[in-house]
Amino acid sequence: MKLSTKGRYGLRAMVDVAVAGEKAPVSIQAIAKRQDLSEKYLEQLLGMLKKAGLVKSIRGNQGGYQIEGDMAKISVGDILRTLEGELLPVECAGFEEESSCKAAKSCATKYVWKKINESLEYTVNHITLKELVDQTKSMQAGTWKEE
Amino acid sequence: MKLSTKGRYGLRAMVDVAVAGEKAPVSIQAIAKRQDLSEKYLEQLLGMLKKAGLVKSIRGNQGGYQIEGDMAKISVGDILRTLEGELLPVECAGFEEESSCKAAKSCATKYVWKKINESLEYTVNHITLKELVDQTKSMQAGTWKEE
DNA sequence: GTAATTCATAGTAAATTGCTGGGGATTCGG
DNA sequence: CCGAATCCCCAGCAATTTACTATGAATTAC
Repeated sequence: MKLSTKGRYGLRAMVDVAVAGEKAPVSIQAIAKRQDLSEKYLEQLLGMLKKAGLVKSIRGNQGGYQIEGDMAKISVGDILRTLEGELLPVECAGFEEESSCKAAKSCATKYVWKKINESLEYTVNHITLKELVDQTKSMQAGTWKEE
Repeated sequence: MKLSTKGRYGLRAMVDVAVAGEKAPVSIQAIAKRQDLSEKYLEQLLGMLKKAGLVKSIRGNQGGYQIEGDMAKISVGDILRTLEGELLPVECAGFEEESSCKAAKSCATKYVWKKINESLEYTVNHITLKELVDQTKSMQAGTWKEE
């Protein structure tokens, strides 16, 4: 069970844009360089993030991306769901009505999947982009400690 | 990000063996029938679970599988890790020393991956096979309520 | 007008998933 | 001892997903 590069790179890109883009928009090239990622791939990820309304773009020369809206209201969950699709590792215990599972009647494993889904959702929904930005700044300033 | 069928089917198989196998060993055929899964695929899963010491097998006619050891000491985490490999959705924040990540110095996303990994580990390590067996029995008896 | 950018779509090699199949080894019941 | 029921091991394989790469057009600052 792994998070794909979309989620991993995409979150790094978002933090990069958030930290570096407070004044001027951040170009894909700049992100790619700093984060050591492929420009073309980043293009796709930022396209998805834009469609989801998490970043806005400025086209043309000197263009680039900036965070759309309030960083304190964007959660890691918002970002990862945009890039990875629903995060639920097991669907049969999702929020929708259960589908085709014959054994649902006496299926204790469903309880497990539900717990897993819940704890994951809780975790990602309670970390905001702003927190990550603040951490990054502190770390760059050399004053941040783990935990 | 999804849990594969190995984990999903495998956990169901374990619960099945635990519930049905207290007296006599449970054959793959029987599990396959009750759980509506492929016999050949189950063979593989049980092979893995056996190698990990979570079930024992009895060969020959009337043979089958039984839980090895104390059900209250087998966690869902033990089972899923056996079938899925390490559960960490993101490796760069695992328990090993970090490997090749250039940006580690100022990588706030690592904090996120760590939180995700921790919450997942906590969840699966704190549900035991015994709990699932008890739940299944109650559900079959019609007396189990959610939460 | 030209260089720097985003935007959209398509292609693709490699890995992973979710099985299926063949053939052997072991044990029980008669 | 025979035969049926079972576990055991390993190989193959089609479909899907992943992680990019490629091409080229549209837009804008200077």
